[in-house]
Amino acid sequence: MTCTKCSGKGDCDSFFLPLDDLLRVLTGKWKMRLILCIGMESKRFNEMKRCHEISPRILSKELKELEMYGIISRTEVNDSLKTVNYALTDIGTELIPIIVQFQKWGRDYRQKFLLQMK
Amino acid sequence: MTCTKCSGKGDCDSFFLPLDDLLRVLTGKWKMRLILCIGMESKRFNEMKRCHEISPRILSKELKELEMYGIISRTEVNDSLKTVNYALTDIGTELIPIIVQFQKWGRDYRQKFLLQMK
DNA sequence: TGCCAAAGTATCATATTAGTAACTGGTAAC
DNA sequence: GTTACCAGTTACTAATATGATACTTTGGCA
Repeated sequence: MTCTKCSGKGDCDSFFLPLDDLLRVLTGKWKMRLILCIGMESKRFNEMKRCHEISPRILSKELKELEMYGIISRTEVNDSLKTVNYALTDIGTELIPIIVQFQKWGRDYRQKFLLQMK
Repeated sequence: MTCTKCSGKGDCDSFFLPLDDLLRVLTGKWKMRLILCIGMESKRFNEMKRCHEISPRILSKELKELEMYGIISRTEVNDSLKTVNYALTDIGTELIPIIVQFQKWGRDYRQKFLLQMK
């Protein structure tokens, strides 16, 4: 791991592009929550809307983005109501252990840093 | 790991607060780059400004935020020029293995998903 | 005296994100 | 035939993020 613009190796982009990819699929208020929610078991649109207090506009936008990034899949169910199912893809599922590590750091952080400030 | 608003356990906040903490200290265009840059060895303001193509206003803002979050420390060096040194704190250093895991996922993602789209 | 570098600040402009509220078109149950 | 549920869309607003550019203050040096 190198700050290559400092060390002059010239491979800065190939180093940061994968990092930016991950950040893109996890940042924002909702993506991590939705990934975890869907990760438990596949979900329908209104199921997620009720779960979290998210507006349909935002939910629709977030789901489209995650689908575009290849993190979730969208399947229309063939029932009388035109329900739609969202599930994690393989690469999307591989985000779960990363989010678990987030949790670990975050809990450590809250103990070490936030609590000592009070 | 539970989407508690779905399962009804009622500890949703205590689950998501640590996740939000981590996201807060890593999101945006610059924070991860600066953490890695400083992680290599402590850096001065203008050193970082030259390294990356970042405007002084943004650099100043990002550094202040990271300091406020307890991720980096700021020390004024006692030389004739009023130089300032930025270094990672302990909890800040613990972000490095997480960023390494980002890298790993990101490289995997680029192979599995991005390349097959071409 | 004039120029340079250090670490920022001030001002203004644009882009992105998140949100509310109202609405669409189809099905189905009462 | 009205009410409710399905998966969204449209229009508008507010807040936040990012950016370029010029300027400031302190001190060293020729």
